[in-house]
Amino acid sequence: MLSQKTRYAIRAMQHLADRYGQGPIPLTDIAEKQNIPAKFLTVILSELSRYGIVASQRGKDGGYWLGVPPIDITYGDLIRIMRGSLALVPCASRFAHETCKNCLEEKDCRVRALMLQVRDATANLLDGVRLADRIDPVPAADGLEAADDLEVG
Amino acid sequence: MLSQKTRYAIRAMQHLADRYGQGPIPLTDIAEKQNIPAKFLTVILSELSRYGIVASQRGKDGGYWLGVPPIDITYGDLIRIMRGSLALVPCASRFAHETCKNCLEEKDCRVRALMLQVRDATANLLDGVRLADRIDPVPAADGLEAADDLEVG
DNA sequence: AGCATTGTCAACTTATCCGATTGAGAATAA
DNA sequence: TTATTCTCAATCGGATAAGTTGACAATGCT
Repeated sequence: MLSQKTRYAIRAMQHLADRYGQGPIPLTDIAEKQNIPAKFLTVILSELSRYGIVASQRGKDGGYWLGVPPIDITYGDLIRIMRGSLALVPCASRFAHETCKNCLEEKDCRVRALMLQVRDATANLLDGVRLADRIDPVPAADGLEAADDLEVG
Repeated sequence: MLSQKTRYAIRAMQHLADRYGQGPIPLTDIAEKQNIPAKFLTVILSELSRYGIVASQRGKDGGYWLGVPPIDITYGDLIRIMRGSLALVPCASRFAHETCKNCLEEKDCRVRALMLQVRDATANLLDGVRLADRIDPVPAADGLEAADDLEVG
C-alpha cells in the first residue's frame, strides 16, 4: 500500500501540475482543494522541494509551483521519491535494492524472482504516465467484480 | 511493500508445495529451512489453516501440509489472504474495496484511476502463477541498472 | 498408563512507523 | 511595521508489525 503521505504528495503534485505556469499556489489552496491537513502538507512539500521538483516563495503572494515541467515528472518518480521504491519487497527494487531480512539467499529466492516481474510491470505503467498527462477518473461503482475462488481479498 | 509476515507465509507455502503428497511436514522443518522464527510461524500457519489452504495434525509425526493442491493456489490468493488486497490504495482494490481517508470523491480521483491499472497489471501476473509452477530464481547481481533521471529510488 | 512429540491459541510485549501537530522563526510584499 | 506565507526541528499519540510466553490439547509410542 502507498502511505497516506504518498497519496497526499501525488495529489498535491497533480494540483500544481494543473496550475503550472500560473504563478505561486499558496499551501492553503492545495490543502483545502485536495483535502490534506495543512500542517502535514508543509512537511510533504518541503520534502518534495528538496528534490527540486517543487519550488516555493515566501511572503505575500508566495506559494508553491512545480520546479520541473509536468511532462518531465512521472508517477513512478513520485512514488520512488516518497516511498523509496516501486517494489513489493526490498530485494526486488532496481534502484533501492536491499536484501530482505530473514530471507533465503537471493540466488535461491523464488519470491524475489516473482516480485521482480511485478516491479517491472508496475514500473512500465507508472514510468509511462506523467504529471502532464490527462487521466480520466473511473466512476466509483465500476471496478467491482464477483469474488474469486477462495473468497478472499 | 509486503509485510515480513506475508513473505514468511509465501515461503512456508512454497515449502509445503515442494513437499506436497509427502505427509505432514513439522513446523520446525519449515522454520529451519525457510529461516522463519518458529513461534511466529505458528501464528502464520494457523492463520493459513483457517482458510483451508493448510491442513495439520498434532502429535508424533504430525505437521502441516497443503489443504489444496498447489496448482489451485495462486500467488495472488496468498497475498490477498495475508494482506487483504493486491492494490496500492484501498479504493483500487477489486475484492476489498474501501474508500481512502482524506481523499477526493472517487469519481474525481485520478490517483485511483491510475492505481486501478496497476492493480490489474499486478493481478494479471500474480493470479497467473501458481504454487505448483516452477519459478527460476534470478541471480542476485542481476536486475540492477543505472539510476534514472531524478536519481532516486 | 505415562511420556515425548507436535500443533493450538490467546495474551502480551516491544519496537517501529505513520500521521499529524506544535511552536518558533525567516523571507517577502504592501 | 505589519500581515502573509513558507521553513524546520521537535514531539506526540496511536496504530501496526514482529515476535514471545505460556498454558493446553491431541497423537503415537512403549
